[in-house]
Amino acid sequence: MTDAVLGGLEPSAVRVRFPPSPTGLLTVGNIRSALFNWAFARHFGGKLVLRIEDTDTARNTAEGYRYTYDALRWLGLTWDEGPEAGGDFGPYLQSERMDIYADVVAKLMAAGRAYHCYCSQEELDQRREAARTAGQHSGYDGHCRNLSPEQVQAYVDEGRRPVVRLRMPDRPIVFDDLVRGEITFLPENLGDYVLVRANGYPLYPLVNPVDDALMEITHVLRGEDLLPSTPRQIALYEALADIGVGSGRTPRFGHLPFVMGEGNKRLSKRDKGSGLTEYVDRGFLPEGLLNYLALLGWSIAEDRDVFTMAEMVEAFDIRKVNSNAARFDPKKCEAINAAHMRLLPQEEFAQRMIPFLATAGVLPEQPSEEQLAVLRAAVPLVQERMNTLSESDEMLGFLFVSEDLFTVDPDAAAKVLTGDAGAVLDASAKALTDVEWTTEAIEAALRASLIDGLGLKPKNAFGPVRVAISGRRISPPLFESLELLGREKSLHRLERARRTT
RNA sequence: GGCCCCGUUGUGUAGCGGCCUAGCACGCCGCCCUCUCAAGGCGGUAGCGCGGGUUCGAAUCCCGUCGGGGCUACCA
Repeated sequence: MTDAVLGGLEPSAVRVRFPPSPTGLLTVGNIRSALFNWAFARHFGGKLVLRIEDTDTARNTAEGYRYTYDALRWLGLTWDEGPEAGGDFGPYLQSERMDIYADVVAKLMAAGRAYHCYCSQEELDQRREAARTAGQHSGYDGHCRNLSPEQVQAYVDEGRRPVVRLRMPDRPIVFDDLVRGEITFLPENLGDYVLVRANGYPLYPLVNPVDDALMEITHVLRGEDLLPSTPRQIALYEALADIGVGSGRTPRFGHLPFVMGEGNKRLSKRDKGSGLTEYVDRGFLPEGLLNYLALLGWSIAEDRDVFTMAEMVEAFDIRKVNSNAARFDPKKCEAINAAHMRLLPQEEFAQRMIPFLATAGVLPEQPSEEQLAVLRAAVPLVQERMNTLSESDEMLGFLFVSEDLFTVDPDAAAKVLTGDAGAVLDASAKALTDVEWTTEAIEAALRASLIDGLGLKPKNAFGPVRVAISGRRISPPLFESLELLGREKSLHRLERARRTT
């Protein structure tokens, strides 16, 4: 059954790649591609190659390289070969492979698989426009395919600098897409395309397949925007095999559907909610984000959508990937993340909250044992009421802030600490002064005093106390919170709140 | 314009000729639980773009149509 995917290949011989440009930004769409490649490689026990496509210096940034590696590591999408990992097929930065491309082009030219084209941009535009109006395809028309030496000389004498084009075969190109099935392109729609610019600079349509061939990539899983260029790449592969570059084996392709944003457009780097950094900052768990992204086009079972990456690796099947574009749903993404939050072991949950509490300024990066003890005790109170780690501060900040920095949310105070709240706070303080400091005793004392004593409804009784000690109307369970806060701080805050009513 | 891809509730998906009076999840609405908020439990809402075929039988196969998207660079 796996033969439909492997085609006779040993599972462990699978080699896939993730080829980002070092723009310093990874979008959720990029990440989903990386995830599927990673899962595919891990499923078969093959290799994931990280290759940096930095031939366009305009879109690269110095920090882009570092950012890309850090981002993938944060996600846990480890690569077996590439920058910082090494490997036998390097270098893994295209900017360091220029001589390789030049060599390949020379061989392609020598073998007649590529040729010089002297057409000017204006001539090209003009003929393309004419073809378009005539209802024809608008690719290159083959004008320079068979220039005589005299014509070439004439162009050279004019001072023209040629580009290099690949000679496309005159037959249909058919391939079996791993997610879409058989796709056919007719030769009349496939013009010879440019491999090298007139200034000698190699282009993406050349370097990408050349590197895939040289790095012996067996499966290419990428966005569907590359689907139309696939037949040209296949033609290049065949030419490369012809001149002895690479393994001679054309990889199998799988074109992944887009991740869409609002409206009917692809989620782009400019859209909010598209960049990985936002998710890191908002306290998403890598496993939660990845789980959600996997759901965009793939499902592990018909009645389940929360799973671990280990489970995904085990079950991942590229043939089960949906071919239609999926819209990114921030709400569900958060819900899936929340599910993973609840799945975390308590100690780990505590550890993961620390950086966020530190950023909020309520805990040092290296909390004391005492602080850690409170944090650990608080985990069971908040773990299932948080969706992201960035909620750590609003949830638990009140337990750690120093008394001089503690503040009560003005809005909460205005709504709850009014009218007879003063009496409630007084009664609470009195009830808590000598009580045994345990959750049970605290609850019993407050109930006796406020519910039985003052005859209040629970909501009205505990509301003021909650706001007074946590500073918010929404908090972890009150009695447990009081216990963790301690008698001294609790009484202090009750008194402080009392003064404001 | 040409070529290519895609089309199941609001969103993501399951479904690959009868098990579908279409399942699950998120969302939304209601109820229960309840010290707030969540979590959890229960229930509800809403869908096969359209039209032809093929077949005893179609969400599933075919054709057409409409709609959406992508590509069409000396960017990647």
